[in-house]
Amino acid sequence: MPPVSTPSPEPKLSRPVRVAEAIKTWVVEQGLKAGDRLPSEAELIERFGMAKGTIREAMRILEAQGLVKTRTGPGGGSFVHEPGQDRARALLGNYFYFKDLTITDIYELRRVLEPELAASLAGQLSAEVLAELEATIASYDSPATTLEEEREQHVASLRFHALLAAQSKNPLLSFTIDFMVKILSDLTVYKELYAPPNVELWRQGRDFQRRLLAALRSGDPEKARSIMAAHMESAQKLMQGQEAQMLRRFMAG
Amino acid sequence: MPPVSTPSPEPKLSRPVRVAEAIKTWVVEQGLKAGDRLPSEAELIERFGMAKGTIREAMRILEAQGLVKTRTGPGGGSFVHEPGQDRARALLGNYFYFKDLTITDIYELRRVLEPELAASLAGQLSAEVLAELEATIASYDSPATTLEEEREQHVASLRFHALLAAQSKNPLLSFTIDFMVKILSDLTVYKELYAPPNVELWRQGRDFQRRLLAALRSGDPEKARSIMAAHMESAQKLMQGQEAQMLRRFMAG
DNA sequence: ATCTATTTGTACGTATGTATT
DNA sequence: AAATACATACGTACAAATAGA
Repeated sequence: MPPVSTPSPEPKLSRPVRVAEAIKTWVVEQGLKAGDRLPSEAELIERFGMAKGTIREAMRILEAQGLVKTRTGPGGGSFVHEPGQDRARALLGNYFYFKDLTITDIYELRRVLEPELAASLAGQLSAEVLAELEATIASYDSPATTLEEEREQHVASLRFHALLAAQSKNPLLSFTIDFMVKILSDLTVYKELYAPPNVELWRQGRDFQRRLLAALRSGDPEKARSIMAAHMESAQKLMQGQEAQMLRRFMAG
Repeated sequence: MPPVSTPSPEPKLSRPVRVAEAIKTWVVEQGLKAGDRLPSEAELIERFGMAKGTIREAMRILEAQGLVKTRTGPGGGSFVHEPGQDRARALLGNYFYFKDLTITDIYELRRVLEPELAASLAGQLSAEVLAELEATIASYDSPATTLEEEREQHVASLRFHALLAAQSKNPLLSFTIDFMVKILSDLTVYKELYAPPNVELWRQGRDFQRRLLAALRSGDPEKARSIMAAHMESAQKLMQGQEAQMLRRFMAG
């Protein structure tokens, strides 16, 4: 259980924050895993010697960080929870909401990370995933005629990259690429960030992804890497004009 | 002000969460910036028609996300707040606490991102920053004799990279590299992750950073890039044995 | 330096909601 | 259907912090 009373070493922080912090370190010390039960509200009230409201505020803090989940009813209570990619993405998104992240910035990273991802996945994908990738590509098999269609295709092609990212065994690489892709997706949807229909560009992008898929299937890392690099290069140029400031809203999560 | 009453479209979420969400979208709609004042507790209680505790829990949620800061006293209240890199890092760190991020994973990204950073900074650094980098290098000018010293030097050399990251105009690149460096730093300090003293390795690392600094000063992007690439290559090999699981605690922030 | 006004912070008691058995 | 076990929400009273007179 958490310490019965803190000798008030840091009177600067509010009690709920201190309680939340204490619970966090306690969870680590106890080696609790996701799904493990935390003491009940009543127990915490007693252990910390604080009022219900204070404890509840602490739980909200942990909940906001995605570290606990609370259920009502018998057998209910608070449980250790694993944040989940969407929650983490939203929390990080809050940070970039105040920065002026540009498309160029994102592509500076995508340009080097996506090829790395592609290379690492060559020959590693299951039949199911390959089929899903195939299906995604198929969804933009013919050129868009309307802006609306163009936009949907753009989002779908980003989904292709998100799917790839999800396959990486490197959680950091996986998260980072997914984060960038989801931001670009958001922008496409909410800020009408998409190129005017252009058959040539469409064909180019589609062919890149097809050739990439082939390289991934045949298990040729260097080929996958270079195709992806070229793909990013051209996508970067395509996005060059779109210098609009970003993240005009907080991300969902 | 926030909507007077929600038609309860999502009874799934608790009231505090709904209130927090409402305030977030309201902040965006109003175009409020960091430092701007939020309605007082009393006002929110009235506008939302909810109890004090409920509103306070909502504020805690926003505070945990780093989006508001609250002060007591006259002129006090809640204010829009810009999360700050440490907060964002800690929140993202929570996510990776549950993933099994390895040193190898981190270096897979560092290997491609650090050279990119180096290239982008060539010729861009102010005299002050260059001096600071110089001073950092100087702090490990002579080989370590004890493990303790070795550890301190390792942390200092990571600080060199954090300093560089902070200079990037690309907030995403800046954050990502800083995030990785701080994790490695944490590990060095808390998990005794550092190589045994080895004069040869020490000299190699020091020379890399010296040559890098020269290239940055002379404004040669490609040279900076290749030096950094080689530096990462060798650092990656150095870290190869250190396959320990990571993040045995939540990051401070 | 002291007081005073303002605004958040904490406490506590009660009532309601919700899910399990 | 009813009882049980838990979180959720409300309202009020008082404490603490801070700015200004």
